[in-house]
Amino acid sequence: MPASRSKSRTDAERNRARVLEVARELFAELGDQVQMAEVAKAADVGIGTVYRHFPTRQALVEAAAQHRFAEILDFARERCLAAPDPGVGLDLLLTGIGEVLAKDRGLSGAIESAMGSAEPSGDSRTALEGLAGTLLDRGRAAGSVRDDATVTDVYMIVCGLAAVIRTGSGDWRRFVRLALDALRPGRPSSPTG
Amino acid sequence: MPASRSKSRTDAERNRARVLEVARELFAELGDQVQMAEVAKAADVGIGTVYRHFPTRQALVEAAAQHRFAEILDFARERCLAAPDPGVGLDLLLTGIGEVLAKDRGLSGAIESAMGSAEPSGDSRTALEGLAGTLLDRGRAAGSVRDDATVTDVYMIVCGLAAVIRTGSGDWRRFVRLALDALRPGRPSSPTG
Amino acid sequence: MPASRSKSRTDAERNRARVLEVARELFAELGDQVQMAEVAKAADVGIGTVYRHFPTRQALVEAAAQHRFAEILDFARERCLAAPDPGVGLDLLLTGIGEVLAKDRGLSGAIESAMGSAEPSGDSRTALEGLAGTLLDRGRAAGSVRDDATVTDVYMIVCGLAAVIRTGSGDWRRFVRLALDALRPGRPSSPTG
Amino acid sequence: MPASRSKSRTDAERNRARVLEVARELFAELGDQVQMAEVAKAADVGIGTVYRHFPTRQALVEAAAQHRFAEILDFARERCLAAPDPGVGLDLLLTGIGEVLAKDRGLSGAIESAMGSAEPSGDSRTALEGLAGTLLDRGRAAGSVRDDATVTDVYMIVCGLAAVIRTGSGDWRRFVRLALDALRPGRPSSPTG
DNA sequence: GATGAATGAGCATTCATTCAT
DNA sequence: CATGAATGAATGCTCATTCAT
Repeated sequence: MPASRSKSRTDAERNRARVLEVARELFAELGDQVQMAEVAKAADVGIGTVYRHFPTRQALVEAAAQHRFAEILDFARERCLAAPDPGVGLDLLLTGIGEVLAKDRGLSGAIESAMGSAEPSGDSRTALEGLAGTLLDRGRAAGSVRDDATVTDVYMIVCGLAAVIRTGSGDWRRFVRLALDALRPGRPSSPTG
Repeated sequence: MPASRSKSRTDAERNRARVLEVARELFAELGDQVQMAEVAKAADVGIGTVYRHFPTRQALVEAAAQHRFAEILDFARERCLAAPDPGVGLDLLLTGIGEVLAKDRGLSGAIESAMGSAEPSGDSRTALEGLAGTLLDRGRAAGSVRDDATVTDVYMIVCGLAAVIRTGSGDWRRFVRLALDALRPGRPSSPTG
Repeated sequence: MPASRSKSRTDAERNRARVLEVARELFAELGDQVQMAEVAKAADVGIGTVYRHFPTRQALVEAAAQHRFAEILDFARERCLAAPDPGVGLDLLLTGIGEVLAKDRGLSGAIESAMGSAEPSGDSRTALEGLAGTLLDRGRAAGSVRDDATVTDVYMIVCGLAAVIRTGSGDWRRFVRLALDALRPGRPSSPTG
Repeated sequence: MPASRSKSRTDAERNRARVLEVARELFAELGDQVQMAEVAKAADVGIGTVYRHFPTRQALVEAAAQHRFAEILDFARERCLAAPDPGVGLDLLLTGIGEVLAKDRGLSGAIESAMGSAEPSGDSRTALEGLAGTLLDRGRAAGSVRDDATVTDVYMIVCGLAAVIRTGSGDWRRFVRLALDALRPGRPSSPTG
């Protein structure tokens, strides 16, 4: 019965997608301390199903964050790459990220860790890499970005931004502006560098 | 006989101090999810004693972080204020903080939250305030710090720094250098500012 | 396959029932300070299972008491309503209750509180209400119960009876007899009434 | 130094009295779940002092209840024995007890247990015994109390009354009236007696 | 594949009681 | 005698994960 087989596969996919979607919503609303059972219930599946698709709580959190971050980047890509002035690309990127993080209580934590140790496949760092690289290159060419800027700088800045937003330690838009200034060409980085 | 009285009090103080010290070590080593029982055991006191001095797990975590952060600042104060060149003060401060955070896995999280919502008394933000303010003033006077820099900027930077270190998203010394560049006078903050 | 579904449900029901049964036994034997872990162990289930069915210790205590009290009333109902002489109905009821309470150390406390503030649904007071009302009516008709007797009088008497039995302050059968005399028609209640 | 000796003794007495007084107040206000440390603090003594005078929590609870109950009885004695009509003596006694219990959240429990197992010396049952005996005798002589009434009947009634008040299972004044009716001479106690 | 009942280690916190000073 | 810091067993409850159906 290939039909039933493929039907099941489709159902399974649907379940996975629904779980992921629900998880993203709950994490956004309640932060990442949401319980697995809550996710299952909200997705209207059994808790076992959640575990079938995401072997671990951590896996679900990461998958949700990854998915969300990919969304962010897709959106940012459109705006940034379409920007006439390459100088504003990074601004748009960081501001875009900030806006999403500011609305999503659970996301910041996940993004911060995602900026950390790179995992084998499909991770958020990698997703960011291409876009950030392009923007840095363009900025450099346009003279609006310092020569020694790297994507890792952007990782760190995004990580810091997420923390600033999560803890509310200040106005994150100011933080973004400071970060852009830091990446601008000017006098060389401090002499100790 | 105040002696006998003060002897007990002294012992209690000693216990409190030992608990705090042990807690700091454990938090540094294992992160801040260490259990109260572990702390008690490591401090060689009953768990009740821990609770006598710190009514809540959270209270202990905060006290430990506060204590540690105070240490950092004391040390930083010496070096920073003694620095002949006011331009290096902030560098010394941030680098000093970074070095401690880099050694203390559990501290970063605590510092990050401390940079968030200010609490009434004795909090880490306040501790940082005086020193950061002084350094910013001096730097401004010496022309090495931009005019619009505020202590809140420093809070955000420290918060970001802690996150960068905690997650290992890049070379934190580079992050510090970028931050210093951001605080340097130069072209005005981005036009949107 | 509703069978497999209902099999699980049946098992769960069985577990719930076993927990309740074990709880009743332990409460009867040891009083209602029995720990949740003891109940779980005696029921041979994990402690989580106990909590799945009874979200709170208090919930378990109440459920156990309710269940027991319902048993009492079922039994009493048979005997009381079947009694040829309506005059002995209340006697059978109170004596029946007393006999069970006398055997069950943990039950008295629960019954006493159940006689207090009425809760929305399924509570012991309500369970008692119908039977007591019927018996009072019959007794009144037969001239063996005073006109102004109410079910609340019975609540209070049951509550007092439970306390007498729990504390062993005297021969509870005597207390029942006194209570019956109090409910008998005779000279009017004290003039202040 | 006999002076210092006797001075200490006096102080100790004072402490004991203060602890007892404070305990009665706290039990009345908060119920008998008050902690030993609270009592010590409110009495402005060390917790060790509380334990010196009352070796056990239970001992303190009982002592407090005893003391309170003695007060009640002293007061009741005045009124009851002074009553011109012996028929109202018991009424005054039970109503007096009820009024105090109704005001004192922590007392009921203690009184109930006091009505239980008689302890060697100075207990509440004994305190009640003389007065209740006298009132029963007078009532019997006056024909307002049934011949077979005993002080144990009164113990049970007081115990029941305390439970009724504690749980709020009904109007305790009604309970008192029912109790008095039960003790009145009339048709013989139920035939099973 | 899906379900959800069961699991049970883990955890923060309480409080009567002891005992060195 | 008074003190109060120390004790630590006890307790109610949580939740990620497993597995029989």
